[in-house]
Amino acid sequence: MSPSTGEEIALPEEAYIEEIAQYEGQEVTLKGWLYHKTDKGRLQFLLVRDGTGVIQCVVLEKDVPGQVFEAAKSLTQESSLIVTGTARADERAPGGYELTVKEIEVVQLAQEYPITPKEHGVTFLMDHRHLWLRSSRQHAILRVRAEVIRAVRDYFDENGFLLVDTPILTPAACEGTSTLFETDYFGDTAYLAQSGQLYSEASIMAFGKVYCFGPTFRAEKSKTRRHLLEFWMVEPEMAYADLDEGMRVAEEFVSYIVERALTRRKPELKTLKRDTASLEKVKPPFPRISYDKAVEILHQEGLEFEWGDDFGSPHETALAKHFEKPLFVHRFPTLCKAFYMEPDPDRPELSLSVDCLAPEGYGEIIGGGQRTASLEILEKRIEEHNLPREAFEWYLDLRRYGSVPHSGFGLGIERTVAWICGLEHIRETIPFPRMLHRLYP
RNA sequence: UCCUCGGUAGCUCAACGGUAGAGCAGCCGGCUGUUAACCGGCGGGUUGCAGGUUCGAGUCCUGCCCGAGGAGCCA
Repeated sequence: MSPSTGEEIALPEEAYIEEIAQYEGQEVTLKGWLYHKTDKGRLQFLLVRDGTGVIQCVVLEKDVPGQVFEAAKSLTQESSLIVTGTARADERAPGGYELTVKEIEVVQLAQEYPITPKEHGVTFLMDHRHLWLRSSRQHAILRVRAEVIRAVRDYFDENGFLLVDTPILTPAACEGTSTLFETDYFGDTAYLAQSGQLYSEASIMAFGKVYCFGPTFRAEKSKTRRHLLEFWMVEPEMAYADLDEGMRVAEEFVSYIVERALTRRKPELKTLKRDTASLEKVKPPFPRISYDKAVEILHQEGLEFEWGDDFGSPHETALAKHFEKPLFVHRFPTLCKAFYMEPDPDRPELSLSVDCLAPEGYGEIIGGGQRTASLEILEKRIEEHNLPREAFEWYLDLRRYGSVPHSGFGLGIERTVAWICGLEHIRETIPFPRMLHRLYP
């Protein structure tokens, strides 16, 4: 405010709720929505949210003009409003601060809001996902998600990886096994990418260390708490890196993400009632066991499991519960992993592959390994898997022109967020989940 | 695709084979400290669909539709 004109009326400053403490004793204007209201006759408690937080606003009939009090009384849940008043510290207020209201501008009086302050079923909430996002729990989760994504980018950007994005529309399966979403490509068939890895292998031969980060699509009829049809995956890839180096990077990377969530999203984790003690333990090194050893553990547990099979969800949970930190299981049988895995030189029936299993039953968050550098092996595998060789000629080129040992892995963002937040189901970790029977909204 | 459970008011749920109810939300009234359920009142229903058994079906039987969890597959 310019001091030269003395006669100007000091307009209240616009503020955000998250920084309300800075404005104690001052008059401020907040722009937001009515989260909840308690009508106490001559006294109205308005819980107002603005995207950064929630604050209690108090309207006293005797202190405001009649139309302001009437406006307060008329407000419905989720009505948009601009409210002006004095910020005060008050022990009785949730959050420690409240606003003594002087003025209210009703921007829009909301119609009867479907999500009422009570329990609702999952189907109903998912049908109203576009509104459900306004709730404090969803706020906390999506803020953790944003922090996890930021940590992912920061880690790779600060450790010599170049972001090289990969296409979403692709001509063929990257890995023959999974089901792909098909789309018409002017008469040809294109598929929505289920991994950027093969393209990242091309990128590392140009740039050394790269990562790609984007949505991934799997047309699997999975109906579990760990599956989405559209999810986000980050995939680092490193030239001249072997399996051990891949695991070293993975454990450092996962630890970095968890640490960031713990330091920067503590209030959100508290909102989610996440017990952070187990997360505090997530520091390198992570335990490493071979597939053979894992099978041994499963048999000791009395679980039925045949050597050569891939682990199912109950097996992952049984293995992870032996460890406090995320667990690496390495050297899976060649047959249960993708065609591009490097064979173990000591035991050709095994591949230099690795999965990372999150603790507390959250299952596989990372899959990866060392990719084969040999043209001959790759040609043989493509044939064995009945993949169309023409589609992979460019990929084979990478083994013709300066092939090197290389490794990489993919980390699923939503599973990681579900684990860090301690959620029952992955569907809340993405703003608009795509699941079996769920394409709306 | 398989297994389990479910579908009753806008929402969350009750109701022995015998007149379909409650809470929340909405509307009306009351209250100066409420913390997702203050107090009183009011309106609100083709019990997922189609058949069947029965004097009588939300309830029992058959088929179908839809959904949720889990399995398989995977991050």
